[in-house]
Amino acid sequence: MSAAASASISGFRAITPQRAFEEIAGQIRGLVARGSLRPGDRLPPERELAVAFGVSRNTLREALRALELAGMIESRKGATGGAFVREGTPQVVVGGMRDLYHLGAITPEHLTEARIWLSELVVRVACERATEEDFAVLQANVQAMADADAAGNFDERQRLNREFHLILARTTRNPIIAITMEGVMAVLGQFIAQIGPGPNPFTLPSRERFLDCLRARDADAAVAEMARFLDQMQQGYLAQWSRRAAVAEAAQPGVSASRHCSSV
Amino acid sequence: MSAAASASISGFRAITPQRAFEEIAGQIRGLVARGSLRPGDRLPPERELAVAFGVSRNTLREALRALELAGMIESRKGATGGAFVREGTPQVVVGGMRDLYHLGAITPEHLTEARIWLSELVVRVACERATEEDFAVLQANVQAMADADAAGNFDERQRLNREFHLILARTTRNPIIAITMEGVMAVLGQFIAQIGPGPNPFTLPSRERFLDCLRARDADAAVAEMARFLDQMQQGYLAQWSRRAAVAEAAQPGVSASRHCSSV
DNA sequence: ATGGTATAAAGGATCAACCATTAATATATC
DNA sequence: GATATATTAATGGTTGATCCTTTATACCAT
Repeated sequence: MSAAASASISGFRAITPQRAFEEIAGQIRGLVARGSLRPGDRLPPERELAVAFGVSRNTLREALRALELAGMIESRKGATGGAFVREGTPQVVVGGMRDLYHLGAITPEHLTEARIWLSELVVRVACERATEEDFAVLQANVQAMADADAAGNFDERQRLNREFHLILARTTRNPIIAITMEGVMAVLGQFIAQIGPGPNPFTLPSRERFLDCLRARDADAAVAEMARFLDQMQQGYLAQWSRRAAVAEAAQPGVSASRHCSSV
Repeated sequence: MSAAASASISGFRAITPQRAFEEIAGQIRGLVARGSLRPGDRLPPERELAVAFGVSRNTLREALRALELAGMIESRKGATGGAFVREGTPQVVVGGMRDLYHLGAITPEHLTEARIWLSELVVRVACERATEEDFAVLQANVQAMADADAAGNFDERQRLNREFHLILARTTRNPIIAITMEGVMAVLGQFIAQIGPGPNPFTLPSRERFLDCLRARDADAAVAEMARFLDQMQQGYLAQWSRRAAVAEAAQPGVSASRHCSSV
């Protein structure tokens, strides 16, 4: 195989010429990494930046757009507008996970599995770190869920359900865990939007029991309660999912898009 | 307070008009979410799309750029070029976490903490799911690390060290966990790049002991070994970090960028 | 005080080109 | 006939000029 041989020459690797906007975005990113630019700082106007980098305004705008989409800057219109360095937000990570779900790289099975694993981690740490205020916020969430339930507002109930897990994840005081859970919950939201929400009579009693365990700082009991709840939940979800998948398959077997996307 | 009163009118909320490129990117994203567009599909050329959406080519390009940065499409030049829907990649999520570190939303303390928690999770699952092939890949990584160590190549040793944790995370067969670990390791890479790598004489023996536990499927022992290793590691890192921070502070106390970014 | 109006600064969008790269095809050369 | 080599067309990359829209501010009129 001469191809394999030539491919194995070490020290060489395929190059992908960098586009102008990438170079510019990289430079600005570097300033943030070095600390020369910090949240709240304002960049010069587009017209000035274009001259400074020696590119057209259109190209410069692509660079700013890239940074904006990366969540690093924010563009404001008007007289006192411009590009401002933002505080870090989890939006990019969360959006990235959502896209991975839609692209099929994350499946509902992956989702439920990871959710159970992460929840155990979160609950254990929460038992150590949750404060009285955290308890109050969690309790308020449960109350709001009860209200939504009574009103028959399933969408809101689902949202509050996911919110509960997010609040819990934030009690770890660790943004990596909180952001990961945020991503997982975002994907779960997409999933539920597909299969449709349903009633879950066992949620509220479980929440009350769980909060009691948490207040008692009884990690093992809290983990057990949460695991029991998630198990019930996921079984319902996945059953509904496979039912839906079966129906979809029966309706249009091997559904697919045409290769060259005539639909756009 | 009349200001507070007028702000509290419910039913109203601030609007943020959607820009053209957002609308377009949203539509294309929707096609992917619905399954009308799938990995490998090619979108029409920019000029056609611009006409189809009724916008200028520049605006359309901003939309494609947004999708490209989201990892959903890939642009190829030339006669058979165009925008192609990509397989899902973790790049966006990983890059997002890296940016959060640079923006200060994730600190080294968060990083080490989350790493320890996630590792316990990963090791437990790996003990159940790792295959003989996984063992072989892990063993090969340890061998490569030994070689790099012998050659005094600290950078390579660090890279292989992070790679080890990634391989381990992939044995969970769960992309959410694997991607999260990938993000954590990317941030760790940034962190180490700042404090500089150092020798770690205890790494290799620990790896061997750990792999033995893993092969024996002894989760508790494997977790204990990994925890011991990470503890040693992190103590070294954080000590070096605070030393570096102290030196930096002494060199230029209160270092900062000017508010209006004259440096760009 | 409240509400218009003019002005300037900034991002948002458009248009019409031109450049650079790539693959395919035609053409020349041996 | 086989192999280079030049041509061509398709496509993304980039440019520069131009106009629109939004926002803050200063000023004026009621």
